[in-house]
Amino acid sequence: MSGWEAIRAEVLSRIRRRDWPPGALIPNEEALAQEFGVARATVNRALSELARAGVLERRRKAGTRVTALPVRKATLDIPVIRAEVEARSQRHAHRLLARARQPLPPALAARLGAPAGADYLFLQTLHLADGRPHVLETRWLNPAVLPDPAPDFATLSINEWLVAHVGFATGDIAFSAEPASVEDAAALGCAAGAALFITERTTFTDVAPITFVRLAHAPGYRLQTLL
Amino acid sequence: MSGWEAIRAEVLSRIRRRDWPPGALIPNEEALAQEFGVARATVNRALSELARAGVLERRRKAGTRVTALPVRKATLDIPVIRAEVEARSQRHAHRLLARARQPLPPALAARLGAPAGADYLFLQTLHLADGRPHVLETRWLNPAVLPDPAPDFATLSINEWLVAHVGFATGDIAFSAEPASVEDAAALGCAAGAALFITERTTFTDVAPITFVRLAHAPGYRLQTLL
DNA sequence: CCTGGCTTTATGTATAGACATAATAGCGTC
DNA sequence: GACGCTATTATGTCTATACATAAAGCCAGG
Repeated sequence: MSGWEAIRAEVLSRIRRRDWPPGALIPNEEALAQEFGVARATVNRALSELARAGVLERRRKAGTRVTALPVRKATLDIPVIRAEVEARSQRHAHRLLARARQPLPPALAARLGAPAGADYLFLQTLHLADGRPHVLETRWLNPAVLPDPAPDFATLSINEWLVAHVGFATGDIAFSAEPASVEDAAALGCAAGAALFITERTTFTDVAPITFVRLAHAPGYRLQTLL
Repeated sequence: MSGWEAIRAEVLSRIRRRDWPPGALIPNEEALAQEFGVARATVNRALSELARAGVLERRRKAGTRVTALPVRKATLDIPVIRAEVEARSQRHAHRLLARARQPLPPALAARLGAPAGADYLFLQTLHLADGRPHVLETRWLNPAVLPDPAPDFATLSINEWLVAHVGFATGDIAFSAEPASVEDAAALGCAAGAALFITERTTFTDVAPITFVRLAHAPGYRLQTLL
């Protein structure tokens, strides 16, 4: 038995078998390396993976222990909407519903770390899957990141433009449930007050805020992942 | 400049600077190792991390390229409810609303890979934060994993018992928005039809299905994470 | 032109050895 | 006993080297 995946599996199974119960200290890397007949680096790789998954907690000098109250970590894939729709072999299209220069609402300015009342580009886009409303995207975009003249978002999806031109940035994302506003309902073709799955995302680079997006998903949307 | 984090940062900044635009093939590990004056393993570590984050795509022989349509990967922490409540320094309590042996509904049997109509333990628990309804937990539990006699879940939270005694298992998790049923509304103290954030989780070990849980979160709940 | 097999190549993983770093545990002092 | 310093120790990372593996591309034979 060798290879870091085999070792990870063996350690996991010992934990499941309660050879090493929650909270217990497990043998150090050197000991395990010797037991399994591999190099310490191989054991390190296996244990590091398990720590990343939240199964183990590791601290220098203190050693490695089985997590007592595990915070399960799930990895979500957040695809570009078009890719998501096309992955289900549906046709994707989008319609630009609104586009305006507008002062950023104070609540959003705070979240983005932008000056209050800054002049932002407001965009509202309806994404369609096979012609049916799929997601209503409401976005405030920092005009400073746009080239002059600004791209025509009627043809090119904003998000894809950002992905291609602004590149990778940090931010945060939040999920919640909200009743559909009258505006949401009209765009998505559902009843006002219907339960909608909402994704809110803020993104910024180290130098400037970029964008805030609220995605209102049509009823029935599920976000799913393996544990 | 050395250390895999420094190299990861440098590569990322070249991507952001569009030295290496989306879709481009980047130099191979050997070349980068030489350029940065480090061992290939160090470059490998840096590039592997970026691949895991979805920034790069790597294939043997084909090389490493910048992801064209990046699927952002967000890692969610899924805490035990009690820990989540106490982390906000609120008091956690729970009340067992229902407990019964009941045949597993066919839809759930299929999802858990259990025989149709199997006899499962049905449990409904209301979690309170500072005395106010927080989450309504509806669970079907495979009685085979329970010891005899079964623990008294009125005092001990089911989930914590499972975490401590069944240990790590695989499964999947899904998030959605649903209107509150009459039952949900009564337990959570909200209006029927209100938009609720729903978490559904199935867990099983390699040998047996364990449990299906539906968590109906009180209105206002947000699930948040850094990107 | 297609197909099967071989070669080449970039990444993936393993190894032994070394040094870095964080943090505990123990010791000595007050 | 309380405090602060130091020695010890487990993990974290790096290096150099080697072999494994997937897969793209080439070439030959049909």
